[in-house]
Amino acid sequence: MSDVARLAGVSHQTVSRVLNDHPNVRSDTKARVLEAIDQLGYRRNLVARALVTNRSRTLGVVSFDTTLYGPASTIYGIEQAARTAGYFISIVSLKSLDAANVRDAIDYLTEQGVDGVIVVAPQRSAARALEKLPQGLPAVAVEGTHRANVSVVCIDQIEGARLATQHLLDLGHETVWHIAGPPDWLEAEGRLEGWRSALEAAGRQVPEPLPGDWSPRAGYEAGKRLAGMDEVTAVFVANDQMALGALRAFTEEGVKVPERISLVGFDDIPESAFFSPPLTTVRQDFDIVGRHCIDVLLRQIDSSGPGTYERLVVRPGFVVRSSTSPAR
Amino acid sequence: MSDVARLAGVSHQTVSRVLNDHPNVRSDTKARVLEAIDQLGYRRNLVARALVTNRSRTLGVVSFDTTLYGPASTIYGIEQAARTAGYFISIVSLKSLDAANVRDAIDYLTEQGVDGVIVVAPQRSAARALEKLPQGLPAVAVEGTHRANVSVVCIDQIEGARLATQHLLDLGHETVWHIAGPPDWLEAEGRLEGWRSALEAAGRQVPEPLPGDWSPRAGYEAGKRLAGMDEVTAVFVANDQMALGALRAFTEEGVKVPERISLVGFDDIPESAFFSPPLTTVRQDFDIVGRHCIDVLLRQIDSSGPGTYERLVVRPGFVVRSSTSPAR
DNA sequence: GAGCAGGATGTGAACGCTAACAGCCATGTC
DNA sequence: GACATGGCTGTTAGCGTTCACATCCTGCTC
Repeated sequence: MSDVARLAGVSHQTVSRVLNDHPNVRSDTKARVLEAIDQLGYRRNLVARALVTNRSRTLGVVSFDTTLYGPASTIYGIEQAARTAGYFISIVSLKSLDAANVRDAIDYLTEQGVDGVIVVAPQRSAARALEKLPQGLPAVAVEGTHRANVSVVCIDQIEGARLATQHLLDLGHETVWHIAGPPDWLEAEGRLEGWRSALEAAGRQVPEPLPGDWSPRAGYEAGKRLAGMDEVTAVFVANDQMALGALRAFTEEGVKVPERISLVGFDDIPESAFFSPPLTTVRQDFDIVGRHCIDVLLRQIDSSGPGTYERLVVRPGFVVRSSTSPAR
Repeated sequence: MSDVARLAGVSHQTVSRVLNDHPNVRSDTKARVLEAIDQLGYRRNLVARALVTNRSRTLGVVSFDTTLYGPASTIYGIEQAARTAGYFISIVSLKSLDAANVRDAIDYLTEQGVDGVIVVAPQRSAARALEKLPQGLPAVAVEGTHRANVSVVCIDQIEGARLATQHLLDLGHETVWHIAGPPDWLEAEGRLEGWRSALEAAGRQVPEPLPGDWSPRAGYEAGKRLAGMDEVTAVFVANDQMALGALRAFTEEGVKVPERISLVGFDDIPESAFFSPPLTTVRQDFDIVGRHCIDVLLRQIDSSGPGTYERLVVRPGFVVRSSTSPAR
């Protein structure tokens, strides 16, 4: 920086002002500085800047298995929005989301000097870790806890599940079975709750939900069981991957979808439209979630007080394809 | 830090030594310092450290659409390996990989002070951007260019395609058709080349490959065309998502897989085992790729000279499921 | 023409850490 | 007992910025 200053015949401070678009710099001085910067190929050192401003312009993201479609899409949305706002994203991807892990990850990021943290951690255990955040650290949870000591951006899981269940009831099905997500997951719980409440609101019997863990295999196994049960005519599966597994099981058992069993998924992964048959499913707009996260977080950072905790709920969409049909 | 020093009755430098595991610190002094750190809840400031050491312990990752299974998995592997080595990962996810974009992303990361860069950019255009890297910036390309001015870690696409094609030939198919990936992609080219060379080595006719873009839709459209061609008995699809689309098209047209057409994919995404029928495919181990990237990059960073450029090729695996059968 | 506002620029310090060097003390050697 | 050795600790400077303040200059008002 001092090299640039010397070449342009100004002080280092003026160079700094040019770099930061300070208004009070004469335009010819500015031009001279920019010329010098260009000539020397100077790049400012953001680390030094971060040291003095105490702002790194880096946001930390803690997420569970970023290989999954949901987290991957959310992070993609977050990254796009962050970069647009001039922020970097530093990611920690966890294999297991127990509270200790999440806390370690946040510590790790804090030490690095992130300005805020986004936790994509839709599990109870992770949500618990969020209850004791380092004082004053701006944070946003995606699909997080219900407690109001941290801002939350989420997609309305209950509403999505209700949409799916109601769609099946509207088609004339007597009741709807459910292949659930893993118990510790908030999304799984929300979907379970939405399904149950839609059924109860319609005065229908609520069958025992089948356990699952998001994987196609779990869906397959649940599908095998359901295929043997004559009374089953409609199934709401907690995610598309399990729906694929169930579809596979039904095919193997000669159970026709949607003729004998109607099936609805959740997520609308890119593959869903090409399942056999194409899957009716609940769509989540992860881009919007990512954008909201950044909005909320930056607002928190700029207000720099603890502020109030926001709760942003994104409504899910519903995509009707060919895996559902009217009851016999 | 000086607070800690005062409380422990030592100098700030001794605190620094404890923090950095310097050998020459008496164990009771060390204990006293650790005690003070704990008591004050002190966290060291890595930004300040980065300023003086000129090492941020952050690695930049530039990638194309991190929503796709391949990139997402690679980045996951990279992140795990990096964290184990005590490095942070800063991600830039690009919507389009033209050279200017990639260069901008690298600039952006350089300014932030990353110690090295990993470019997950398997397109010709991106590879071109890698030819003019900032001097002295350690870098690794995943599936990158063939030119030897940057280290490369890749999975042997040619070999994978050969495996797939040969498997079909071994089953007695006269020749194998191919639904290709987008032309600009190095992986697509590798798979095309492997397929072609296997066919030529066996002295078979090489049909015109069908164009694709990795999406299920493209596979679906190609599948529709192939379904109408009686002479087609075996198809090698450049990735599993397109294979799913093709499968869908075949189902719609009443073409039985594997009875009438045998199908092989590439990637082994988690869904593949539950397609109808379960897909025979080429498996890529992205974890290993991620680990290799970090190894190569850290070696470059530590040697701090330009060093020699390494080229690490990971062999793909092959998973036989139910989408292939002997020719009629 | 004195006085003053405010734009443009420069000066010095500070951010929190590590590197380099200096100094102290106990131990061992001759 | 003098001296070297080496482990442990302290002192000082500096990394590349921005901040706060000081200074200079220009142009305006009365």
